[in-house]
Amino acid sequence: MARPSQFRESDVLTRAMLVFWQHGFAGTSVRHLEQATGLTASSLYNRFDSKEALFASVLDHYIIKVVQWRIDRYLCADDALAGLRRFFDSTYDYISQQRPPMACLLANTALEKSATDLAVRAQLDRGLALLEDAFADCLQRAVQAGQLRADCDCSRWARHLLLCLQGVLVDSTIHPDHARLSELVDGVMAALPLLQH
Amino acid sequence: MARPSQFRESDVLTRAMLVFWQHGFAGTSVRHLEQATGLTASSLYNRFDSKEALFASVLDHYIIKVVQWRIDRYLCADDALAGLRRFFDSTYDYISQQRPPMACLLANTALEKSATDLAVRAQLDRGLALLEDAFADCLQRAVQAGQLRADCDCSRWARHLLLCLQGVLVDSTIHPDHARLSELVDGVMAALPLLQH
DNA sequence: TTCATTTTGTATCGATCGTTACAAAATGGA
DNA sequence: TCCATTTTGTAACGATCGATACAAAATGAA
Repeated sequence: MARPSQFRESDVLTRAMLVFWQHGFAGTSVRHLEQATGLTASSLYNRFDSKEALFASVLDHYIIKVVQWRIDRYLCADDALAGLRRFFDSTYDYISQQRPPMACLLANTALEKSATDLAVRAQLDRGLALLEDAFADCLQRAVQAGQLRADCDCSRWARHLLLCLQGVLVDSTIHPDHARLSELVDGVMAALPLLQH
Repeated sequence: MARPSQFRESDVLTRAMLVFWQHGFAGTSVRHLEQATGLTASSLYNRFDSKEALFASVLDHYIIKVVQWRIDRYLCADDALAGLRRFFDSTYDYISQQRPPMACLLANTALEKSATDLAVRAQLDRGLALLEDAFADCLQRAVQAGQLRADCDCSRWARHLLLCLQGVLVDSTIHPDHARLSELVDGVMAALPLLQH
């Protein structure tokens, strides 16, 4: 057998993820990744083939560790609409608790790289499809719970919510202001086909 | 007197704008700017002080030549709601007619640089405030024309529209699909407090 | 203990990064 | 025509880019 690695791949991906998340792909250097992960360039290139390949692994890691985690945490709550509301509200905590604030690796990557890199675009599409499906399921449960009108087109509203989420991420970067975000989310929630009691 | 410039600053800013728009700030090199503008690095650094300063000038140029132009073109139409609809629809033409597609320099810059660069964030805020005010004016005219309910809070809906626009820009980069965008814009317009006839 | 195999640390590769020094070229005023 | 001033082209600066060559270190199998 051979010499074993002195790191866990998941830890390295998490640390690299934070760097790419904050500085973007072009703004992140291999030196910076060495410092953040504690590995040498040799080890990084031995495990991952290139900066591009590492970034692809980081995108997958983000989808699992951040996107899916937030879906499970908020969009599967018993009270579907309350969970949805908390999901949107929590984006502000997520953004503002970082120094400097970081919106979303998927949205950042979409605007930096997806236009020219089809493989990256496919990864982003997969991550956003997870969110869109989770929104649709959440809305469907809200319909069944009598929170939304029975004729609510959950698939279309799910795409609308995904649109609003991406908008929130951009807006929160320019206006890192909780009151503004909260008012915006009020508007997003109020636009849903609510069932009045 | 001195030797005159052999270029018009506005032309240089337009050409540099397209490069930054497509590749981002970190992804754009001075060599690339030389090629796109036809100027040497000497002339670029003689007129602008640095890559950062050139980028700041480019942002101002974008706000005037793209943002304000699109406001004048669409959001000042006689039929306010129809103009608003065409404004959103036109984002797809704007994105898809470029090879590769380019969303919006303001949104791109927001996610790439605004978190760490306060001067840039202030510029973006100014550009987006132009849009927000134009949305509010447009909605106000729609109210006066009897297209929207009289109790419509135009300022809040203007912020909501800005949110949706930023979402459209991110989404269109990942899904450059006219039908999808059109359906999303349907949802955005339908959410407005329309006055039924 | 020897060996095949993989990881690690060091040191550096050629290319490109943003930026600048310097002199020739181009102007209107004296 | 000569001068002061600014722009331009050439050439290159030190720093950093992504990536790699190479040998020492570390493992389990034989």
